[in-house]
Amino acid sequence: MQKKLSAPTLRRLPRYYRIICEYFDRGEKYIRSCEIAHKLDVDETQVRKDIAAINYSGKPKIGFNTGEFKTHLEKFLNLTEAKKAFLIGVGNLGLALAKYNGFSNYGLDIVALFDNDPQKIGLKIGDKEVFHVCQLPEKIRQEAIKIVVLAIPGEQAQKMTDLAIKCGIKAIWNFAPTNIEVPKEVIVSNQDLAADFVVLSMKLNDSY
Amino acid sequence: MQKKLSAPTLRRLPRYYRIICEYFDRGEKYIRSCEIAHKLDVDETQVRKDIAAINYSGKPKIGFNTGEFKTHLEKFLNLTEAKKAFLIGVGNLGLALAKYNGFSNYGLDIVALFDNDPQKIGLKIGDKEVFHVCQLPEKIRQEAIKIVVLAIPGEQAQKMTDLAIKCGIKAIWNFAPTNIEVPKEVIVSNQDLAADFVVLSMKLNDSY
DNA sequence: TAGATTGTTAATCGATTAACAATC
DNA sequence: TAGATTGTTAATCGATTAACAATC
Repeated sequence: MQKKLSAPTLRRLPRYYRIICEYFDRGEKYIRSCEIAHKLDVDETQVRKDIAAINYSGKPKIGFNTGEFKTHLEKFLNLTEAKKAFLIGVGNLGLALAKYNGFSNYGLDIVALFDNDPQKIGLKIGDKEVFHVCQLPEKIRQEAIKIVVLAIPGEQAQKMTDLAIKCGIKAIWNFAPTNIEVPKEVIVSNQDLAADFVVLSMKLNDSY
Repeated sequence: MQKKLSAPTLRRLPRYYRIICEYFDRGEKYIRSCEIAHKLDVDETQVRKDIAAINYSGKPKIGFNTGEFKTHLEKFLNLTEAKKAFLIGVGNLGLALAKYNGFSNYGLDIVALFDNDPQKIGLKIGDKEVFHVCQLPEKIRQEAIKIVVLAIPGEQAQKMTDLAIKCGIKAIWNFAPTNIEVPKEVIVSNQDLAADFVVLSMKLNDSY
């Protein structure tokens, strides 16, 4: 098995992937570490280190073959294996996430939607049906879902989290504007948009 | 002037703020560093270091006064000063961002929306009107806007970015699924959701 | 006072950067 | 070959953690 990557390296890899894809789609055969570095504003040695960490290698004087590198990253990041997930909360944010079809390139397949608004039950968003949240436990078990995307108001987030975990959910991508807590064996990513904005706004004002 | 914070510290501060607010709203007079640390899964010494970095202090044996601490963070992070921003792209994601009223607690005030769909021009989303993107330059200058939130398809992101910067925009919060490039004096935050998902999914599979 | 928690200095750890060797 | 770029080792830098003193 692969040696564990550092968190910063892991976070950079999907960003490299996006850039490699752009180059590949444009028909570029090779990309140099300094090009990636420049686009993401990191050090070029950093880029080569990260690439070395996933056991890929390039050609001195030429760079990295975009097609090969792309494939390598897809395997390493497991992007080609679609991970089925449920999305809870069919508001605007939930709709945006459900409709966006770019996630499939990154291994995410949202297969069903859940809401507690009777008006929304039964709707079809693309090929995804909206179910009542009370069906969540049953459906999670039926489809052996491991991942839930939470796009609900903050007040309901922890309650839904607890329910989902009780049904066997192993990872939660939380867009609710609140910090949810989970047992340590469950993975959670609190996508705190407001917090991200504050960082941006501080950088703007203080040139952090 | 305040000494510059490290990037990791700056990123943690808004998260502390969210927790302090929760405690404060619940009527808790004090919070201890170990409670914050536990909720965010960081070291409690880390928390105290971060608090020291913004020149706040608590009381040994008791903790940090939630009301005072909340106010201190609001001042430090400049949350009470509303930063006016324009949002470009009135799709589902744009709507979600425009309608969410929690941003005001974090200093973001989206004052107008822009789209290129004629059907959407003139609509009112809450108290925010939708204008045609061709009015963007004029409006940016009129209202002296410094921040733009981009919620448009990836293909249009760089073009809009360039336009916005030409009009004097200083910071861009980019939700488009592409990496945008800006001159070094402009602040950009590429909110790459797919990339964030990949990190979550890798953690799930490999227990990173 | 004793004990719990803060505040701070010192030690460690690991990420980043620099230097340079390898190579096409 | 010369030069550009990769790959890798060593040095630096800074963030995190540990230890412990201060204090209510």
